[in-house]
Amino acid sequence: MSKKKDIMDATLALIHEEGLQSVTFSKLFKRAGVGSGTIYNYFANKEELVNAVYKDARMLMGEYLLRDFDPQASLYERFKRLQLNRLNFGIDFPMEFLFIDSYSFSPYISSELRNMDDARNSGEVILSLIVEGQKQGIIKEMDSHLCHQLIHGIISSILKGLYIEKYPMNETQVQQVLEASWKAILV
Amino acid sequence: MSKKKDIMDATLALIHEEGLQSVTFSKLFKRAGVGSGTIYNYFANKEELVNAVYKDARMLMGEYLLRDFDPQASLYERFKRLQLNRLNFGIDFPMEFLFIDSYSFSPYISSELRNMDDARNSGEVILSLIVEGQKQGIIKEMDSHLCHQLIHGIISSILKGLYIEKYPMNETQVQQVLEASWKAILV
Amino acid sequence: MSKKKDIMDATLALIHEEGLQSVTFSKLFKRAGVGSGTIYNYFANKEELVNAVYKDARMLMGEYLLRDFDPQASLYERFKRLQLNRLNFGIDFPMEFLFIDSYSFSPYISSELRNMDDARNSGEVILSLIVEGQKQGIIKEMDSHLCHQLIHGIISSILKGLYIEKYPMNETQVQQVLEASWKAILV
Amino acid sequence: MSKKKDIMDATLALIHEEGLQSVTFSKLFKRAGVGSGTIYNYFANKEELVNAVYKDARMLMGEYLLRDFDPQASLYERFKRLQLNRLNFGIDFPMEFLFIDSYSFSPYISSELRNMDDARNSGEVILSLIVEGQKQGIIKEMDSHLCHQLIHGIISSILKGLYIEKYPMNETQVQQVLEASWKAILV
DNA sequence: TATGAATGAGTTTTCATTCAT
DNA sequence: TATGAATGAAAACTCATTCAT
Repeated sequence: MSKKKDIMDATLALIHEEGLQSVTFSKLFKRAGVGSGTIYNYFANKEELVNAVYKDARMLMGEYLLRDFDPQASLYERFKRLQLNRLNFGIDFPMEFLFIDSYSFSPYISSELRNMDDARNSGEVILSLIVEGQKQGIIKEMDSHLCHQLIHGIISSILKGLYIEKYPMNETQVQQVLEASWKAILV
Repeated sequence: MSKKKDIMDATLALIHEEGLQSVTFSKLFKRAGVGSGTIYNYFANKEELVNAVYKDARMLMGEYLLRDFDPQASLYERFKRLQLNRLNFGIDFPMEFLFIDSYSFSPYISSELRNMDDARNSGEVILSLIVEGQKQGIIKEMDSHLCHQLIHGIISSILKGLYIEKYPMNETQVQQVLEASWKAILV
Repeated sequence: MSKKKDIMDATLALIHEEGLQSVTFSKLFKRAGVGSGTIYNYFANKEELVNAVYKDARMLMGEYLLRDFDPQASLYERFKRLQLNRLNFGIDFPMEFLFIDSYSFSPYISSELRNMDDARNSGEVILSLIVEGQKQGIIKEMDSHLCHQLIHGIISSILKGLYIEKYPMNETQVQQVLEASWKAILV
Repeated sequence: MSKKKDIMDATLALIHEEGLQSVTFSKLFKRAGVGSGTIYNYFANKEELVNAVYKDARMLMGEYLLRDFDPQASLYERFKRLQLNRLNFGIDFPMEFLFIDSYSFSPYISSELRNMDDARNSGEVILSLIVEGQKQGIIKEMDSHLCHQLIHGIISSILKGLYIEKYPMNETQVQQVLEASWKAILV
């Protein structure tokens, strides 16, 4: 099991450092510290390996997005929790976040995987929250997917700026981002 | 010059269709309708070709972003113009937009190019507009780069949802997006 | 190890038959009976391969030159032994001899390798012998390197004539050549 | 005519600097300062060009070898003249000398050219001189081609040592070399 | 399971040669 | 004659995958 983990970790790190297109098996073997044949005990081929790494990242993110999510909390509290979780996921797991963000639409990732439900179906949770807010007249009427994409996009973009150290990110900035994304969709 | 253009067009189209990692030279030659050696009259290698395509796309976008931009217009009008131009660029040039968005942070693109100033320095224009708005007490006080990233990210994200046909995009939606991005950064 | 040897043997043979400039990898693979990628497990590129072959040839020659060399023998005996060994090396290993002779000054061979000491430093042995003979008043006073080059050149030249069958080479001729090279440098 | 000369000069210089196997047409065109198609007005292909350069070098050498050769002079004088001319040719025309020496047996050079008579048939002159010396009992009895090869080889070898600056070469050394080659073949 | 030498299909790259101007 | 962009066959090289140990 350890070898499998080593291989997957090395894969993610190399994709992060050099991009999927320049991850070769020989780099991978050296990085993971395994023999070149070992991978085939775990993965039928390179595509399967990359998809497995992708799936793990998606599962981890799905788990993370609903941490400390309290369905009983106020709409605003729930919204902030979801947005904060997404932001924190990106901060804590930059490699996973960027891999998902960059390659979700790559032909390398199978479409079933791309469209998979997250661990606890966080996608649905967010959409319902949006619809609920619109019913209450708090959130502006618009296509719920558009709205979802909008608030999701803010977090993604902010994270990418953060990764290249365009700006600092401490409690102040975090609150500014959360508020901005909330205000963006209010009526 | 025509052959060079053919090669660059084919490159962009193939990257769009199959992703950078699966763009091979033989696909490229067939698509561009040139002989296999021709590319080396213009580009020393694949990386140089891709970087040239990237540079052209960036120049085109830089040009586009300041179309019909009236420095005398109101802050809100100028803001909307910039956001609308970005959105329209993405709608009119999906291949260019996605290429820039996907590969700007890829190690394949040289860092000089990634950090290049746009044609008419649209980046500076947006930043000044933000600072101006903050001085006037209209735009919320925050790191101007953070603010820039935020409104930029909304457009990018919306475009990516549009490309996979998550939602329609007509005049109504366009206005919703522009308003959302404006509200996001108001005090 | 065997594959590496096969590749190096095939390289030497091909260089001998067709010259360095017409040794292509596909000829090499067929000749060596290995797959086309195998060479890259041992040599990073063609230049490295050729240099390795050169180094081996030089080591073999260095070994050969001091065969049966008796430091206690008379000056003349030692001289004849060295010259005979060089001649016999060229007769027994024509490919190695010609490769060394032809490419030692080619830009293809790295200068470190060109200037490498032979296995048992036969170069030094010959130079000391010359100096010793000069001290004893037997060998004519002249630059010892010039003297070395002179007697070396006689053997090389004779071998090249032999290879194209310009003349026979049996015991009589061998003795004539050894004597000629000895007389050339006497006072 | 000037373009043709430019091309041939550039060819010889490049062969000297980098070896025949790395002389490409594009290097050649840049060096000669002509367009890439121009060569085909003068030479059908690369091989013909190289052979033309070889032929010119051989003609030049043939001419040079018999300079100031006086058929009436003493055997020793005639011998020294021939050897001195060869040595001086190598000193004055190192590129030509090395090209001839290195590539005479390359498959690139046509065999007719390789076996061509020198301008004034210097080969025959030397052979007759040897035979004459042997008849007079001055030069040792041996195969005349072997003898020729022997004295020729001394000069070649000395020149190659000179090119890599193994030793100086002024009047003293020149005389030493001529004497050595004479003594080598005396009875 | 784990290994890594060997493989060869596929990809990149070179470069002599052609040809329209 | 002179040019140099275009060519494509051939050469160099890569790298995922196999397989004997």
